[in-house]
Amino acid sequence: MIRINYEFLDLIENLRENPDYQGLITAHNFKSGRVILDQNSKVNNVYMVKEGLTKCYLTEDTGKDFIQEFFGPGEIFGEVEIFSETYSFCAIETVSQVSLYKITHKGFVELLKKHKEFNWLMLKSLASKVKYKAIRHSFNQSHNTETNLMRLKSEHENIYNLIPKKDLANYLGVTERNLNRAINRLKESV
Amino acid sequence: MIRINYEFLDLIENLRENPDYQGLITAHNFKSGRVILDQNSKVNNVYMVKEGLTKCYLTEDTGKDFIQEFFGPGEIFGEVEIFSETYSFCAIETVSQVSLYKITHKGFVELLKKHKEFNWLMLKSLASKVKYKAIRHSFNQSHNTETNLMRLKSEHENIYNLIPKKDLANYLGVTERNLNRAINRLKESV
DNA sequence: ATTAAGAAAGGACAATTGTCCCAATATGTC
DNA sequence: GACATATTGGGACAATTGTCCTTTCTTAAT
Repeated sequence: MIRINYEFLDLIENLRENPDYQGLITAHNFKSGRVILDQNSKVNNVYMVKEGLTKCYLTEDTGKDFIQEFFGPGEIFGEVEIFSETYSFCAIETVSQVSLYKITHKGFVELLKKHKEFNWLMLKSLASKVKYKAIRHSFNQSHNTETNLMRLKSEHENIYNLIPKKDLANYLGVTERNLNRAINRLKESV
Repeated sequence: MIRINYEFLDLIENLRENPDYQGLITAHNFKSGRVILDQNSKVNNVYMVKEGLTKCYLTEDTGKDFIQEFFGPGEIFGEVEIFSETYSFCAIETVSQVSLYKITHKGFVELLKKHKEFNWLMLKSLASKVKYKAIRHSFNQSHNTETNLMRLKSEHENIYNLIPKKDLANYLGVTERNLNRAINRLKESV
């Protein structure tokens, strides 16, 4: 649920210090609650989280938000739109104070074509997203809220401190009411 | 729900005829109902569907199968495991007569490193999987079975002829009983 | 201190979905 | 035809989840 990729982060930070790539990668800071990228907007840059936590979510015609993932250090967004050549399909919002690295699409594509290791880490990053999504959604579909919540708690013990209840519910695709019920049932079963 | 990628298929077929890549890509035929790749097994090859339809699914501890996607011509599987360096996380089974191209992981990685266009199409393919999954699961979580079914029918008019009811249910993550109810409600509303 | 605003928790009922089971309809075999 | 075997569809009830609304607590502002 909270994705990280320190290997990729390391590479980006090395590139940033490399004079050959002067100015390619810029750093930016945001307060909590800021929308970095809107759904259905034109995407011109790729971002990587340096520090903090962002949520990646889609808003449906029903008005419901569905959270795809929480992106922590080393996670990238805005890259899929380069390949699919469409507007953004999800929104990105900070859920804590966040610092990001930014690269233009043009710069990003050049890195992909010229920098072998960068290219490989990008392939790995995308493959990791595919795999993680597959496993998560399969599990979520096949289990009830209580079991899904238990799984999240096993991944992150202090989940209630990291993520607001509402976001937890939107990640699991259920209402807050139902999430509360699941929490109570877990308490009782201790 | 039925994924295709003719651009990638074209490239593979061209490579197959190219004497430089003699023997790299082999062709194989399967009857309907054959398991090509088992869950939690070691993966040594990458496959691309040439003709026919396969389903990609995970089996959960509850005994439930959850279908990720149906792969048609040009879709690849067995590639994610190269990057994640783990056993297969889903199973692949033919749902019609199917012909496949097969490449060893070693051959695949070499193509990735040496063939620019191949590399780019691989990035595109992975990005497409990420995007498609995101949109599908968000929609499915945010709507009831009836609406989800309507969406599938709008994608593929003749869905009931292509996919068995049980597979449809497993794709939507619901029981056959519930799928039948949704079908009836749709009939009534005509 | 008082008030307003907003978050958090849960009661009550409705809607949806799952589970279990049975009847109807093929399908193929002898 | 008679029989076994699937396959399909749906009834009845249980479990789960959603919707709506109220209450309780904070928190913040004046």
